[in-house]
Amino acid sequence: MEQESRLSGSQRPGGRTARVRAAVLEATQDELVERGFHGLAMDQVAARAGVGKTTVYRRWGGPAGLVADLMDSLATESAPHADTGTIEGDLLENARNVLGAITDARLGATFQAVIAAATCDEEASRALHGFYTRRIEEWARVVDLAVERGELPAGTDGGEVIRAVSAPLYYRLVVTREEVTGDVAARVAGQVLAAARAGAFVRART
Amino acid sequence: MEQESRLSGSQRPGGRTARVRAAVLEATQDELVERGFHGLAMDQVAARAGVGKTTVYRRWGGPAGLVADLMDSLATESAPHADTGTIEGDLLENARNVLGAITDARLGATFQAVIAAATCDEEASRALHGFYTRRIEEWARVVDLAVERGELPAGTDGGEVIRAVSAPLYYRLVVTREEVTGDVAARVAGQVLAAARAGAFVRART
DNA sequence: TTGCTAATGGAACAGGAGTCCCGTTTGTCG
DNA sequence: CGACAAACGGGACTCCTGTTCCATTAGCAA
Repeated sequence: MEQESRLSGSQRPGGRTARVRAAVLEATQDELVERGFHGLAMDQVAARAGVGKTTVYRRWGGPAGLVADLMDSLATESAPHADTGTIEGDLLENARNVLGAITDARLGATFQAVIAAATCDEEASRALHGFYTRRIEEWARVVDLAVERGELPAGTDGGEVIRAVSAPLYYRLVVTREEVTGDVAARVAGQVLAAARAGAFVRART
Repeated sequence: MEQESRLSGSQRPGGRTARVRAAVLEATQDELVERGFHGLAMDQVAARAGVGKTTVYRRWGGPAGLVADLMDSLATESAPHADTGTIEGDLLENARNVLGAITDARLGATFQAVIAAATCDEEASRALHGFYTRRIEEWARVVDLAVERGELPAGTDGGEVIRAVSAPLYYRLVVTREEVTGDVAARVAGQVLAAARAGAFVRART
Protein backbone atom coordinates (compact mmCIF):
# COMPACT_ATOMS: atom_id res chain seq x y z
CA MET A 1 0.00 0.00 0.00
CA GLU A 2 2.92 2.37 -0.45
CA GLN A 3 4.06 2.35 -4.02
CA GLU A 4 4.41 5.96 -5.02
CA SER A 5 4.52 7.78 -8.30
CA ARG A 6 3.35 5.09 -10.58
CA LEU A 7 3.04 7.74 -13.20
CA SER A 8 6.27 9.46 -13.90
CA GLY A 9 8.91 7.78 -11.80
CA SER A 10 8.59 4.36 -13.37
CA GLN A 11 11.92 2.77 -13.89
CA ARG A 12 10.68 1.15 -17.02
CA PRO A 13 8.01 3.29 -18.62
CA GLY A 14 8.16 1.23 -21.79
CA GLY A 15 5.29 0.24 -23.96
CA ARG A 16 3.67 -2.44 -21.89
CA THR A 17 3.47 -0.56 -18.62
CA ALA A 18 1.79 2.37 -20.30
CA ARG A 19 -0.56 0.09 -22.20
CA VAL A 20 -1.59 -1.65 -19.02
CA ARG A 21 -2.23 1.63 -17.26
CA ALA A 22 -4.36 2.93 -20.10
CA ALA A 23 -6.37 -0.27 -20.27
CA VAL A 24 -6.91 -0.38 -16.52
CA LEU A 25 -7.97 3.26 -16.22
CA GLU A 26 -10.31 2.83 -19.16
CA ALA A 27 -11.85 -0.24 -17.54
CA THR A 28 -12.09 1.59 -14.23
CA GLN A 29 -14.16 4.35 -15.76
CA ASP A 30 -16.45 1.85 -17.42
CA GLU A 31 -16.97 0.04 -14.15
CA LEU A 32 -17.64 3.30 -12.32
CA VAL A 33 -20.35 4.22 -14.79
CA GLU A 34 -22.03 0.85 -14.37
CA ARG A 35 -21.59 0.15 -10.68
CA GLY A 36 -20.37 3.26 -8.91
CA PHE A 37 -17.47 3.50 -6.52
CA HIS A 38 -18.75 1.12 -3.89
CA GLY A 39 -19.23 -1.52 -6.55
CA LEU A 40 -15.77 -1.09 -7.99
CA ALA A 41 -14.20 -4.54 -7.78
CA MET A 42 -10.55 -4.94 -8.59
CA ASP A 43 -11.43 -8.33 -10.01
CA GLN A 44 -13.81 -6.92 -12.55
CA VAL A 45 -11.51 -4.10 -13.53
CA ALA A 46 -8.66 -6.50 -14.15
CA ALA A 47 -10.82 -8.83 -16.19
CA ARG A 48 -12.27 -6.02 -18.29
CA ALA A 49 -8.86 -4.52 -18.88
CA GLY A 50 -7.50 -7.93 -19.85
CA VAL A 51 -4.74 -7.86 -17.25
CA GLY A 52 -3.98 -9.96 -14.20
CA LYS A 53 -5.66 -9.18 -10.91
CA THR A 54 -2.30 -9.25 -9.20
CA THR A 55 -1.02 -6.47 -11.41
CA VAL A 56 -3.88 -4.18 -10.51
CA TYR A 57 -3.42 -4.76 -6.79
CA ARG A 58 0.33 -4.34 -7.04
CA ARG A 59 0.26 -1.04 -8.91
CA TRP A 60 -2.81 0.62 -7.43
CA GLY A 61 -3.30 -1.03 -4.10
CA GLY A 62 -7.07 -0.72 -4.03
CA PRO A 63 -10.13 0.99 -5.48
CA ALA A 64 -9.15 4.33 -3.98
CA GLY A 65 -5.74 4.25 -5.62
CA LEU A 66 -7.41 3.43 -8.88
CA VAL A 67 -9.72 6.44 -8.87
CA ALA A 68 -6.95 8.68 -7.58
CA ASP A 69 -4.79 7.77 -10.55
CA LEU A 70 -7.75 8.20 -12.84
CA MET A 71 -8.18 11.72 -11.49
CA ASP A 72 -4.51 12.44 -12.09
CA SER A 73 -4.81 11.28 -15.65
CA LEU A 74 -7.88 13.45 -16.20
CA ALA A 75 -5.97 16.43 -14.85
CA THR A 76 -3.62 16.32 -17.81
CA GLU A 77 -6.45 16.64 -20.29
CA SER A 78 -8.57 19.30 -18.61
CA ALA A 79 -9.63 22.17 -20.84
CA PRO A 80 -7.99 25.60 -20.73
CA HIS A 81 -10.08 28.60 -19.70
CA ALA A 82 -12.45 30.24 -22.12
CA ASP A 83 -11.94 33.70 -23.60
CA THR A 84 -15.19 34.99 -25.01
CA GLY A 85 -14.21 38.62 -24.64
CA THR A 86 -16.52 39.47 -21.77
CA ILE A 87 -16.52 38.27 -18.17
CA GLU A 88 -20.20 37.52 -18.52
CA GLY A 89 -19.53 35.10 -21.34
CA ASP A 90 -16.54 33.55 -19.63
CA LEU A 91 -18.37 32.88 -16.37
CA LEU A 92 -21.27 31.39 -18.27
CA GLU A 93 -18.80 29.26 -20.15
CA ASN A 94 -17.30 28.07 -16.89
CA ALA A 95 -20.73 27.16 -15.57
CA ARG A 96 -21.54 25.29 -18.76
CA ASN A 97 -18.20 23.55 -18.62
CA VAL A 98 -18.92 22.27 -15.12
CA LEU A 99 -22.45 21.40 -16.10
CA GLY A 100 -21.18 19.42 -19.05
CA ALA A 101 -18.73 17.53 -16.89
CA ILE A 102 -21.24 16.49 -14.27
CA THR A 103 -24.05 15.64 -16.68
CA ASP A 104 -21.83 13.58 -18.94
CA ALA A 105 -22.45 9.96 -17.92
CA ARG A 106 -18.81 8.98 -17.99
CA LEU A 107 -17.27 12.07 -16.40
CA GLY A 108 -20.08 12.55 -13.94
CA ALA A 109 -19.77 9.04 -12.60
CA THR A 110 -16.03 9.46 -12.36
CA PHE A 111 -16.22 12.69 -10.40
CA GLN A 112 -18.78 11.31 -8.01
CA ALA A 113 -16.66 8.23 -7.51
CA VAL A 114 -13.57 10.25 -6.69
CA ILE A 115 -15.56 12.44 -4.34
CA ALA A 116 -16.84 9.35 -2.58
CA ALA A 117 -13.37 7.85 -2.44
CA ALA A 118 -11.90 11.06 -1.08
CA THR A 119 -14.18 10.97 1.95
CA CYS A 120 -12.31 7.96 3.24
CA ASP A 121 -8.97 7.87 1.46
CA GLU A 122 -6.14 10.32 1.79
CA GLU A 123 -4.67 9.61 -1.63
CA ALA A 124 -7.92 10.19 -3.47
CA SER A 125 -8.41 13.34 -1.43
CA ARG A 126 -5.06 14.71 -2.53
CA ALA A 127 -5.77 13.86 -6.16
CA LEU A 128 -9.07 15.70 -5.99
CA HIS A 129 -7.54 18.70 -4.28
CA GLY A 130 -4.77 18.90 -6.85
CA PHE A 131 -7.15 18.66 -9.76
CA TYR A 132 -9.36 21.50 -8.60
CA THR A 133 -6.50 23.67 -7.44
CA ARG A 134 -5.14 23.60 -10.96
CA ARG A 135 -8.53 24.06 -12.56
CA ILE A 136 -9.45 27.03 -10.40
CA GLU A 137 -6.11 28.67 -11.02
CA GLU A 138 -6.55 28.20 -14.73
CA TRP A 139 -10.02 29.71 -14.86
CA ALA A 140 -9.25 32.48 -12.39
CA ARG A 141 -7.41 34.16 -15.23
CA VAL A 142 -10.65 35.12 -16.94
CA VAL A 143 -11.32 37.33 -13.93
CA ASP A 144 -7.87 38.89 -14.09
CA LEU A 145 -8.45 39.65 -17.75
CA ALA A 146 -11.81 41.20 -16.93
CA VAL A 147 -10.17 43.38 -14.32
CA GLU A 148 -7.64 44.53 -16.90
CA ARG A 149 -10.48 45.34 -19.28
CA GLY A 150 -12.14 47.34 -16.55
CA GLU A 151 -15.17 45.09 -16.33
CA LEU A 152 -14.60 44.23 -12.69
CA PRO A 153 -13.13 46.17 -9.74
CA ALA A 154 -9.39 45.94 -9.16
CA GLY A 155 -8.42 43.41 -6.52
CA THR A 156 -11.22 40.99 -7.39
CA ASP A 157 -10.25 37.50 -6.30
CA GLY A 158 -10.51 35.31 -9.37
CA GLY A 159 -10.30 32.01 -7.53
CA GLU A 160 -13.19 32.98 -5.30
CA VAL A 161 -15.29 33.99 -8.27
CA ILE A 162 -14.71 30.71 -10.06
CA ARG A 163 -15.45 28.76 -6.90
CA ALA A 164 -18.67 30.72 -6.43
CA VAL A 165 -19.81 29.75 -9.92
CA SER A 166 -18.84 26.10 -9.68
CA ALA A 167 -19.92 25.43 -6.10
CA PRO A 168 -23.71 25.60 -6.47
CA LEU A 169 -23.58 23.10 -9.31
CA TYR A 170 -21.53 20.55 -7.41
CA TYR A 171 -23.59 21.26 -4.32
CA ARG A 172 -26.74 20.24 -6.14
CA LEU A 173 -25.04 17.22 -7.63
CA VAL A 174 -23.58 15.64 -4.52
CA VAL A 175 -25.21 17.29 -1.52
CA THR A 176 -28.81 18.22 -2.16
CA ARG A 177 -29.12 15.74 -5.02
CA GLU A 178 -31.21 18.05 -7.14
CA GLU A 179 -31.21 18.00 -10.88
CA VAL A 180 -28.66 20.33 -12.42
CA THR A 181 -29.85 22.02 -15.58
CA GLY A 182 -28.64 24.65 -17.98
CA ASP A 183 -31.04 27.07 -16.33
CA VAL A 184 -29.35 26.68 -12.98
CA ALA A 185 -25.94 27.17 -14.57
CA ALA A 186 -27.02 30.37 -16.28
CA ARG A 187 -28.66 31.77 -13.14
CA VAL A 188 -25.65 31.04 -11.00
CA ALA A 189 -23.30 32.72 -13.45
CA GLY A 190 -25.52 35.78 -13.41
CA GLN A 191 -25.68 35.90 -9.62
CA VAL A 192 -21.94 35.71 -9.23
CA LEU A 193 -21.43 38.32 -11.90
CA ALA A 194 -23.68 40.71 -10.00
CA ALA A 195 -21.78 40.15 -6.77
CA ALA A 196 -18.42 40.59 -8.51
CA ARG A 197 -19.52 43.85 -10.14
CA ALA A 198 -20.66 45.07 -6.73
CA GLY A 199 -17.12 44.48 -5.47
CA ALA A 200 -18.04 41.61 -3.17
CA PHE A 201 -15.06 39.57 -4.33
CA VAL A 202 -12.42 42.24 -3.78
CA ARG A 203 -9.64 40.88 -1.57
CA ALA A 204 -9.41 42.29 1.95
CA ARG A 205 -6.53 44.74 2.41
CA THR A 206 -3.53 43.04 3.94
CA MET B 1 -33.66 -5.29 1.06
CA GLU B 2 -37.17 -3.95 0.99
CA GLN B 3 -38.31 -3.33 4.50
CA GLU B 4 -39.78 0.11 4.46
CA SER B 5 -40.51 2.66 7.11
CA ARG B 6 -38.54 1.23 9.96
CA LEU B 7 -39.15 4.52 11.68
CA SER B 8 -42.78 5.30 12.09
CA GLY B 9 -44.74 2.38 10.72
CA SER B 10 -43.43 -0.20 13.17
CA GLN B 11 -46.16 -2.46 14.34
CA ARG B 12 -44.54 -2.67 17.71
CA PRO B 13 -42.68 0.55 18.42
CA GLY B 14 -42.25 -0.39 22.05
CA GLY B 15 -39.26 0.22 24.21
CA ARG B 16 -36.83 -2.32 22.89
CA THR B 17 -37.14 -1.54 19.22
CA ALA B 18 -36.53 2.13 19.89
CA ARG B 19 -33.62 1.32 22.17
CA VAL B 20 -32.02 -0.87 19.56
CA ARG B 21 -32.39 1.79 16.91
CA ALA B 22 -30.86 4.45 19.11
CA ALA B 23 -27.94 2.21 20.05
CA VAL B 24 -27.29 1.19 16.46
CA LEU B 25 -27.43 4.72 15.06
CA GLU B 26 -25.15 5.89 17.84
CA ALA B 27 -22.69 3.12 17.06
CA THR B 28 -22.94 3.89 13.37
CA GLN B 29 -21.89 7.47 13.92
CA ASP B 30 -18.96 6.38 16.05
CA GLU B 31 -17.81 3.97 13.38
CA LEU B 32 -18.18 6.60 10.68
CA VAL B 33 -15.96 8.97 12.61
CA GLU B 34 -13.30 6.32 13.04
CA ARG B 35 -13.38 4.48 9.73
CA GLY B 36 -15.51 6.44 7.23
CA PHE B 37 -18.25 5.05 5.06
CA HIS B 38 -16.21 2.53 3.14
CA GLY B 39 -14.99 1.06 6.41
CA LEU B 40 -18.44 0.78 7.89
CA ALA B 41 -18.82 -2.90 8.77
CA MET B 42 -22.19 -4.13 9.94
CA ASP B 43 -20.32 -6.52 12.20
CA GLN B 44 -18.59 -3.76 14.07
CA VAL B 45 -21.69 -1.64 14.35
CA ALA B 46 -23.67 -4.52 15.81
CA ALA B 47 -20.94 -5.36 18.28
CA ARG B 48 -20.50 -1.77 19.40
CA ALA B 49 -24.23 -1.29 19.77
CA GLY B 50 -24.48 -4.50 21.73
CA VAL B 51 -27.05 -6.05 19.44
CA GLY B 52 -27.02 -9.05 17.16
CA LYS B 53 -25.55 -8.78 13.71
CA THR B 54 -28.67 -10.37 12.29
CA THR B 55 -30.83 -7.61 13.69
CA VAL B 56 -28.83 -4.92 11.99
CA TYR B 57 -28.96 -6.65 8.64
CA ARG B 58 -32.65 -7.35 8.98
CA ARG B 59 -33.68 -3.82 9.83
CA TRP B 60 -31.26 -1.78 7.77
CA GLY B 61 -30.20 -4.09 4.98
CA GLY B 62 -26.72 -2.70 4.59
CA PRO B 63 -24.36 0.19 5.28
CA ALA B 64 -26.30 2.50 2.97
CA GLY B 65 -29.55 1.88 4.78
CA LEU B 66 -27.81 2.59 8.02
CA VAL B 67 -26.56 6.00 7.00
CA ALA B 68 -29.85 6.81 5.31
CA ASP B 69 -31.71 6.18 8.55
CA LEU B 70 -29.10 8.14 10.43
CA MET B 71 -29.76 11.07 8.11
CA ASP B 72 -33.49 10.76 8.70
CA SER B 73 -32.95 10.83 12.44
CA LEU B 74 -30.73 13.90 12.15
CA ALA B 75 -33.44 15.61 10.14
CA THR B 76 -35.74 15.62 13.14
CA GLU B 77 -33.26 17.46 15.27
CA SER B 78 -32.03 20.06 12.79
CA ALA B 79 -32.08 23.61 14.07
CA PRO B 80 -34.74 26.15 13.09
CA HIS B 81 -33.70 29.22 11.15
CA ALA B 82 -32.09 32.15 12.88
CA ASP B 83 -33.74 35.52 13.37
CA THR B 84 -31.14 38.14 14.19
CA GLY B 85 -33.22 41.00 12.86
CA THR B 86 -31.16 41.69 9.75
CA ILE B 87 -30.63 39.60 6.64
CA GLU B 88 -26.92 40.19 7.01
CA GLY B 89 -26.91 38.58 10.43
CA ASP B 90 -29.16 35.75 9.37
CA LEU B 91 -27.08 34.79 6.35
CA LEU B 92 -23.94 34.92 8.44
CA GLU B 93 -25.68 32.72 10.96
CA ASN B 94 -26.57 30.23 8.25
CA ALA B 95 -22.98 30.15 7.06
CA ARG B 96 -21.76 29.61 10.62
CA ASN B 97 -24.36 26.93 11.14
CA VAL B 98 -23.11 25.02 8.10
CA LEU B 99 -19.53 25.63 9.12
CA GLY B 100 -20.23 24.27 12.56
CA ALA B 101 -21.84 21.15 11.14
CA ILE B 102 -19.02 20.30 8.80
CA THR B 103 -16.18 21.09 11.18
CA ASP B 104 -17.69 19.14 14.04
CA ALA B 105 -15.89 15.80 14.02
CA ARG B 106 -19.01 13.77 14.53
CA LEU B 107 -21.40 15.61 12.26
CA GLY B 108 -18.79 16.29 9.61
CA ALA B 109 -17.92 12.62 9.30
CA THR B 110 -21.58 11.74 9.18
CA PHE B 111 -22.37 14.16 6.39
CA GLN B 112 -19.41 13.05 4.35
CA ALA B 113 -20.39 9.44 4.84
CA VAL B 114 -23.93 10.05 3.68
CA ILE B 115 -22.68 12.00 0.70
CA ALA B 116 -20.41 9.10 -0.19
CA ALA B 117 -23.22 6.63 0.30
CA ALA B 118 -25.57 8.69 -1.84
CA THR B 119 -23.24 8.46 -4.83
CA CYS B 120 -23.98 4.78 -5.11
CA ASP B 121 -27.21 4.15 -3.25
CA GLU B 122 -30.65 5.37 -4.12
CA GLU B 123 -31.99 5.23 -0.59
CA ALA B 124 -29.18 7.30 0.87
CA SER B 125 -29.61 9.72 -2.00
CA ARG B 126 -33.27 10.23 -1.18
CA ALA B 127 -32.51 10.71 2.50
CA LEU B 128 -29.94 13.35 1.68
CA HIS B 129 -32.25 15.11 -0.74
CA GLY B 130 -35.05 15.15 1.80
CA PHE B 131 -32.86 16.49 4.54
CA TYR B 132 -31.61 19.43 2.52
CA THR B 133 -34.95 20.18 0.94
CA ARG B 134 -36.37 20.67 4.42
CA ARG B 135 -33.38 22.60 5.65
CA ILE B 136 -33.36 24.97 2.69
CA GLU B 137 -37.08 25.59 3.00
CA GLU B 138 -36.69 26.34 6.67
CA TRP B 139 -33.89 28.84 6.19
CA ALA B 140 -35.39 30.41 3.09
CA ARG B 141 -37.78 32.16 5.43
CA VAL B 142 -35.11 34.53 6.64
CA VAL B 143 -35.05 35.89 3.11
CA ASP B 144 -38.83 36.26 3.00
CA LEU B 145 -38.68 38.16 6.26
CA ALA B 146 -35.96 40.40 4.87
CA VAL B 147 -38.09 41.11 1.82
CA GLU B 148 -40.96 42.07 4.12
CA ARG B 149 -38.65 44.39 6.03
CA GLY B 150 -37.60 45.95 2.77
CA GLU B 151 -34.00 44.82 3.04
CA LEU B 152 -34.10 42.84 -0.19
CA PRO B 153 -35.97 43.28 -3.50
CA ALA B 154 -39.41 41.73 -3.81
CA GLY B 155 -39.38 38.38 -5.57
CA THR B 156 -36.01 37.34 -4.20
CA ASP B 157 -35.76 33.55 -4.21
CA GLY B 158 -34.96 32.51 -0.66
CA GLY B 159 -34.02 28.95 -1.49
CA GLU B 160 -31.50 30.13 -4.05
CA VAL B 161 -29.96 32.54 -1.59
CA ILE B 162 -29.54 29.89 1.09
CA ARG B 163 -28.08 27.47 -1.43
CA ALA B 164 -25.65 30.13 -2.58
CA VAL B 165 -24.41 30.60 0.97
CA SER B 166 -24.15 26.92 1.81
CA ALA B 167 -22.75 25.65 -1.49
CA PRO B 168 -19.23 27.10 -1.36
CA LEU B 169 -18.70 25.60 2.07
CA TYR B 170 -19.74 22.10 1.08
CA TYR B 171 -17.86 22.53 -2.19
CA ARG B 172 -14.65 23.12 -0.31
CA LEU B 173 -15.36 20.27 2.06
CA VAL B 174 -16.10 17.49 -0.40
CA VAL B 175 -14.94 18.65 -3.82
CA THR B 176 -11.86 20.82 -3.64
CA ARG B 177 -10.92 19.47 -0.22
CA GLU B 178 -9.75 22.84 1.06
CA GLU B 179 -9.92 23.85 4.66
CA VAL B 180 -13.12 25.59 5.60
CA THR B 181 -12.68 28.40 8.10
CA GLY B 182 -14.78 31.07 9.70
CA ASP B 183 -13.21 33.55 7.32
CA VAL B 184 -14.54 31.73 4.33
CA ALA B 185 -17.98 31.52 5.86
CA ALA B 186 -18.07 35.24 6.54
CA ARG B 187 -16.82 36.15 3.08
CA VAL B 188 -19.35 33.93 1.36
CA ALA B 189 -22.22 35.39 3.37
CA GLY B 190 -21.09 38.87 2.34
CA GLN B 191 -20.81 37.96 -1.32
CA VAL B 192 -24.27 36.48 -1.47
CA LEU B 193 -25.72 39.43 0.38
CA ALA B 194 -24.26 41.78 -2.21
CA ALA B 195 -25.73 39.75 -5.06
CA ALA B 196 -29.12 39.57 -3.36
CA ARG B 197 -29.22 43.32 -2.78
CA ALA B 198 -28.35 43.83 -6.44
CA GLY B 199 -31.46 41.83 -7.31
CA ALA B 200 -29.56 38.86 -8.76
CA PHE B 201 -31.80 36.40 -6.92
CA VAL B 202 -35.13 37.80 -8.07
CA ARG B 203 -37.22 35.07 -9.65
CA ALA B 204 -37.75 35.29 -13.39
CA ARG B 205 -41.26 36.38 -14.36
CA THR B 206 -43.43 33.43 -15.25
C1' DT C 1 -50.92 -13.02 34.94
C1' DT C 2 -50.78 -15.55 30.63
C1' DG C 3 -50.42 -16.41 25.93
C1' DC C 4 -49.43 -14.66 21.33
C1' DT C 5 -46.35 -12.76 18.13
C1' DA C 6 -42.98 -9.45 16.70
C1' DA C 7 -38.36 -8.84 17.26
C1' DT C 8 -33.88 -10.29 18.63
C1' DG C 9 -29.61 -13.28 19.05
C1' DG C 10 -26.34 -16.98 18.19
C1' DA C 11 -24.08 -20.02 15.15
C1' DA C 12 -23.10 -22.22 11.06
C1' DC C 13 -22.63 -21.44 6.11
C1' DA C 14 -21.44 -19.40 1.55
C1' DG C 15 -19.37 -16.22 -1.49
C1' DG C 16 -16.06 -12.96 -2.76
C1' DA C 17 -12.38 -9.67 -2.08
C1' DG C 18 -7.54 -9.27 -1.18
C1' DT C 19 -2.83 -11.62 -0.59
C1' DC C 20 0.96 -14.60 -1.66
C1' DC C 21 4.03 -17.51 -4.32
C1' DC C 22 6.37 -18.52 -8.21
C1' DG C 23 6.75 -19.20 -13.13
C1' DT C 24 6.49 -16.41 -17.54
C1' DT C 25 6.74 -12.52 -20.48
C1' DT C 26 8.83 -8.28 -22.14
C1' DG C 27 11.60 -3.98 -22.22
C1' DT C 28 16.25 -2.34 -22.17
C1' DC C 29 21.09 -2.20 -22.36
C1' DG C 30 25.56 -3.86 -23.59
C1' DC D 1 21.73 -10.76 -30.59
C1' DG D 2 21.78 -12.19 -25.79
C1' DA D 3 21.23 -11.69 -20.96
C1' DC D 4 19.39 -9.31 -16.98
C1' DA D 5 15.78 -7.28 -14.42
C1' DA D 6 11.33 -5.32 -14.13
C1' DA D 7 6.78 -6.11 -14.73
C1' DC D 8 3.03 -9.30 -15.53
C1' DG D 9 -0.13 -13.54 -14.90
C1' DG D 10 -2.33 -17.56 -12.89
C1' DG D 11 -3.84 -20.10 -9.18
C1' DA D 12 -4.24 -21.35 -4.45
C1' DC D 13 -5.19 -19.67 0.08
C1' DT D 14 -7.17 -16.72 3.87
C1' DC D 15 -10.20 -13.75 5.97
C1' DC D 16 -14.16 -11.17 6.32
C1' DT D 17 -18.73 -9.71 4.87
C1' DG D 18 -23.35 -10.94 4.35
C1' DT D 19 -27.05 -14.77 4.62
C1' DT D 20 -29.87 -18.28 6.62
C1' DC D 21 -32.00 -21.14 10.22
C1' DC D 22 -33.96 -21.69 14.39
C1' DA D 23 -34.17 -20.99 19.34
C1' DT D 24 -35.06 -17.27 22.71
C1' DT D 25 -36.61 -12.92 24.52
C1' DA D 26 -39.78 -9.30 25.36
C1' DG D 27 -43.74 -6.04 24.08
C1' DC D 28 -48.69 -6.00 24.00
C1' DA D 29 -53.45 -7.15 24.98
C1' DA D 30 -57.04 -9.72 27.05
